[in-house]
Order: sequence, then structure tokens, then C-alpha cells
Amino acid sequence: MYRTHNCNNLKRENLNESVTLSGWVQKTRNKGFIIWVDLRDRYGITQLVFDEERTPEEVFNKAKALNREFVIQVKGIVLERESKNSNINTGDVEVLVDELTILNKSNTPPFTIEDNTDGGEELRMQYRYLDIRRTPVKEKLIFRSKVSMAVRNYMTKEGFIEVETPYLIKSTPEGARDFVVPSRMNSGQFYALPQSPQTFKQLLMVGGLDKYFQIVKCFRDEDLRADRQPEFTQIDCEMTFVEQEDVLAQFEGLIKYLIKEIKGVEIEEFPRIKYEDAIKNYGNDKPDIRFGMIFSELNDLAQGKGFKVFDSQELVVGIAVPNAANFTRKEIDSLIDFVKRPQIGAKGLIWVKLNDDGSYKSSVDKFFNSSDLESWAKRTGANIGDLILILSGDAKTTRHQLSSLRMELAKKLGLRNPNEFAPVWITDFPLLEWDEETNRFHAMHHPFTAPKPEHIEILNKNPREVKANAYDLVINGNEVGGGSIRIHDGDLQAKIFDLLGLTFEEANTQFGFLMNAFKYGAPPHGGIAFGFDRLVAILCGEETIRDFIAFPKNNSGRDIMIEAPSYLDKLQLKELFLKTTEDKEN
RNA sequence: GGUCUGGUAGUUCAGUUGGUUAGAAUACAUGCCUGUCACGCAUGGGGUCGCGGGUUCGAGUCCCGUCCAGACCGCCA
Repeated sequence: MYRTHNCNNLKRENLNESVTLSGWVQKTRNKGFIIWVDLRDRYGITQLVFDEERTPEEVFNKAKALNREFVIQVKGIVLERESKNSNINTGDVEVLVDELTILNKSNTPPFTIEDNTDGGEELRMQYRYLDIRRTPVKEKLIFRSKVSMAVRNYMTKEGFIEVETPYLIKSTPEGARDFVVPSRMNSGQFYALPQSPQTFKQLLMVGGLDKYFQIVKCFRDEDLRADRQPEFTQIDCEMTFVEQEDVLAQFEGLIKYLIKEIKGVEIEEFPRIKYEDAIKNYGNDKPDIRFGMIFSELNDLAQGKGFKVFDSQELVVGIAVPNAANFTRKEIDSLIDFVKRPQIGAKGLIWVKLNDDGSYKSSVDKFFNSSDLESWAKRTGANIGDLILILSGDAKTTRHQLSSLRMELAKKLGLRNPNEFAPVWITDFPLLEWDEETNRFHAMHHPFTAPKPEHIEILNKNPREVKANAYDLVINGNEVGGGSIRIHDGDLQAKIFDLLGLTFEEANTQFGFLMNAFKYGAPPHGGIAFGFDRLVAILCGEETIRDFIAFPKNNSGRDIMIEAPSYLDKLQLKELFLKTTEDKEN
């Protein structure tokens, strides 16, 4: 038997018991006559003692050779410590060892296995199995497991059944790039890994399963970000005989349940914001509503006064930054530099300070008098002591820029409370988006999204105005989930494919299976999918999803531990009917 | 595809205007130490300054290219 207890559960009650423990050597403290070893396992740390007088000589000598990360098994007696350590659960006791087995030696690890490791990101990823021994990483994986159990509890309780859908499916040009897998048995043909189980879950609804969910891997061959991985996990859900309200209510329930179960926090407010209003008020479709600084449009107040930067622009828009009138010149300059960075691309930034004495000081005093500035303050809701910041330009770009500035200020002013959860539904998305590059419409959500019934009429006349029965769940400014009521009518689906520029033949080749299914009594249905990695990170109050994934990819989509992707040998390529790079060159 | 930042000891970093033998902390090794728990003390080993080229009397430092890492823009139905 390797152990009678783990390294976290010996207490005073166990005093004088003979116990066996196994684990890793966290650290040794060799005082000459006495050696302490911190023994670590998943559960915690227990202090072992080797003593010149009380420990058998041969065991004591063996203990001298122990090093970090050796795997050992010890047998000994639980004793009360002379000096306690209140930082660990087992801090009242220690184990005086009389038998020591070295189960495995270890090289000196390339970084310290401690909460605050000295290891950099790259090294930690290369030796991820060592990184996982560290408490913060381990805890995040345990946390993830808890969340996934809670999801399964709720979904099961609500009558959903978990169904696995295939990973080897068909590539379609819509949406993100596919990861593809060559078929050995079908010369020259490829499977694609699913970007989501979208069509399959719809087919399950046609199959009459009524309520489906799946915690499932999805794959997208697109560039990565701190919160974006090429393979990621979704909570994928679909329901039959539902309208938008039914879906929102069901999954408001899920989110409330998770936050209650995991964080012990009751969510009361679950506001909804229409897409159009989110864009107007926050400059993007995933607003962080934990703090204010809501956009105010100032065109009518700021234009026509001879200030060229504002005049003739499509949009003049500002925000009131609370208690920021005391920003120094340098701080304001750094904000100006921030918006002028190429990634943001603003030409400049206009500011107005509402001084404590009620006077105004602005960067445009030459062009506007204090009653102008007062009207701006009124519009933006700025009070004495606040700072108004204004951008102008074409509406889309300017909103985007001001949105970045709003987030930057929230960060700078510490307005984002990591312990607060502010979920919001974004609804009424446009069905279609005009793509300048390809000169055609593409689906804002995906091509199976149903238009609002009252908008079906104007699909032909005015497709840009058509709103979709689609919704996103945003928590603290992160898009956590998105879904829609789907099209269940073959004719309507054909019409949408047509609008998206797919010929009948193309639609048939790519989605014929779905169109066929719709001929056999497809029920009304709809659903949603949540980004599980991101949801877990947010519930944990963290920004980056990497540590919630056991073995994540780096910035370039590489796994630097196993060194994937990698080249195949010629024989393997031949079997798959693929050519090597050299062959191509010839 | 693009913008920005970085790459110096096992690790995390410092390195001034281009100038002698490239430093610190930590880790590691050895020794000492009668209760440690970030133990302490002493001593020691450890460097292709990412790689290639250029400028210069002289390059860790400046220039060009390249590779790698990270953040972001595009992209992510």
C-alpha cells in the first residue's frame, strides 16, 4: 500500500498513529542534525522529519540525498510539531520517518514548482506536466472539473440528454477555416473537424430528441489570441418547440445556477440590450456593464461651431470619466497616445475637464465657450470633477475606438470588479452583414439562423434591415455564448442560402443532408452554445483561458511540449495521397 | 497578412553614450549550523549575450536580415 493518508489530511487526531504517505519532495531543509522534507501530493503538504537521534542511521543518510521532485514513500509516526505552521492544513503535525523508499528520482526541474514560480510562460508550457504540479494551475483544472459537473447536473435536471456528435465531418467554406484530415481509404478526399456540432444538433432535433446538450471539443483554424485556442470546448445545446424567450429563460437558469453553485452568488439582474443599442451606447456588441461611461452622441451640440475636427464628421461621441478631472497633462497625453496607436487609429482625442470650482478647461477652448461645454457635460452626464473625452469620425470606426478607450480607462481606474458578475443578453442582431471584400452578404451568426418572423417579408427588398432571432450572452465584457432560433423550413433555408450567394447546387452539395432532413417534418427548434473555457475563466475571475486548459497551444498554434504540428514521413504522405513539399517543388 | 514588445547564467532579470575580465537574485554543488517552514551562514561551478551578416580600432549595446516567444489589428459564420 502506497499510502494510508494523503498529504493534506493528517491532524492532531492522528497523533502517535503510524502512517504511510507517498508524494513528491517539495523542498528539503537540512539543518545538519535534522532534516525536514515538505512532502507534496495533489491534496497538500505534510512535513516529514528525519532526526539524527530518532531516525535509523541508514534512513537518515538516505534522506540527505533527497532532492526536489523525488517521488518517495515514507512510513512513520505522527507527532505534534514544536512550532506550528498555520499556513498549511497539516501545520500542527509532522511525520517522524522510520522507513523511506525512493520510488523515483528526479532531475532538478527547470523552474521552481511553487505558487509564484520563477518560470516563464514558454518554459511552463514546454514542461506542462511540471507546471500542473503547481497549486494555481492544479486548482484551475479542478475548478474546471467542478464547473463541468455543475453544467451536467443542471442540464440533466432540466431533461437534456448528452449526445456525442462526430469529429470527422465535412468541410464547408462558410465561417472559419476548417482543420482537415486526409482520408486514406478515400483517395484525395478530406474530413473536416467540426467548428461546432451545429448541423448535427439540428438533425438531433429532427430526430426528435427534444433537448440535447454536449460538452464538446470544437476546432477552428484561425489565428490565436490570449482567449482563443484552435481547439476549444463548448457547451452545445439545442431545444425543440421553443421560441427565443424559452431559450433565454432556460439558459439564464443555467448561468444563475452555475454562479450560485460555484461562487455562491445570486444573480438578480439579467438585462437585455438590443444589438443596435449596444453599439450606440458601448461601441461594441459585448459591453462590460459593470461600470458606466456610456456613450453620448454630441453631433448637434458640437458641430457647426467652426471646429473642423468635428464638423462634417459622421459622428461626434463622448464619455464622461468619473473623477478624472484631476488627470495630469501626462496622463491625458498617454490616453491620447493610446488612441493614436495604429491598432486603435484615432487621429486625436478631445478632452474637457469639469473643475472643482465649476469652471471648464478643455483642449478646444478656442472653439467652444463654457455654455457649449456645459451642454456637453449635461448630455454625457458628467459632474464636477469628471473628465469628458470625445472622438469623432465615421461612426463605426469612432465607436470602436471609443470602446477601446472606455475599456482602457476602466482598467486604469480599477472599475472592473473581478468578483462581480454582470451578465447581459444581446438581442436583435442583424441577420446579414455586407462583406465589402467578397461583395456579398454573409450570415452574421450562421446561415441556419432564423430571421424574425415579421421581417421575412422584407428579406428580398431590404435584406440589410432584417433582424435575426439571435442572441449572445455577454458576461463582464466577454462573449460567453451565442445562439439563435433556427430555420426549420426548407424553402426559407434555400432562400437564405441564395441570399448568401450560394447557388442551388452549392447549397445542395454542402448542406443537402440538412435540406433533406427538413423535408421530413423538421420541428421548430433553437439553441445556444457557450464557450466553456472562457466561461470557466470568467467564473474564476481570470482573463486568460490558457491555464484552464491542461495542454494548451501557444500563439502560433503549436504544442511546444509534444512539438506538434510536425512533418510526416514520405510513406505516410503517400498513403494519404499527399505530396511532400519537395515533390511540389519538382 | 500586418503593428508593437521582448530574446543576456538552469530560471527571472539588470547591463548607462559602443570601451578593461558581462552582473544581481534565485536555482544548483560542497561545507557549517540543536526546531526549520521564503531557514540561515560560508565557499564554488555555471554565459554561442537567439542566429546570420554589416558598420566600427572596438558591438550584449548601432544597422539589415532571419528565427523564436508574447500582446494586439485583420481573421474567428
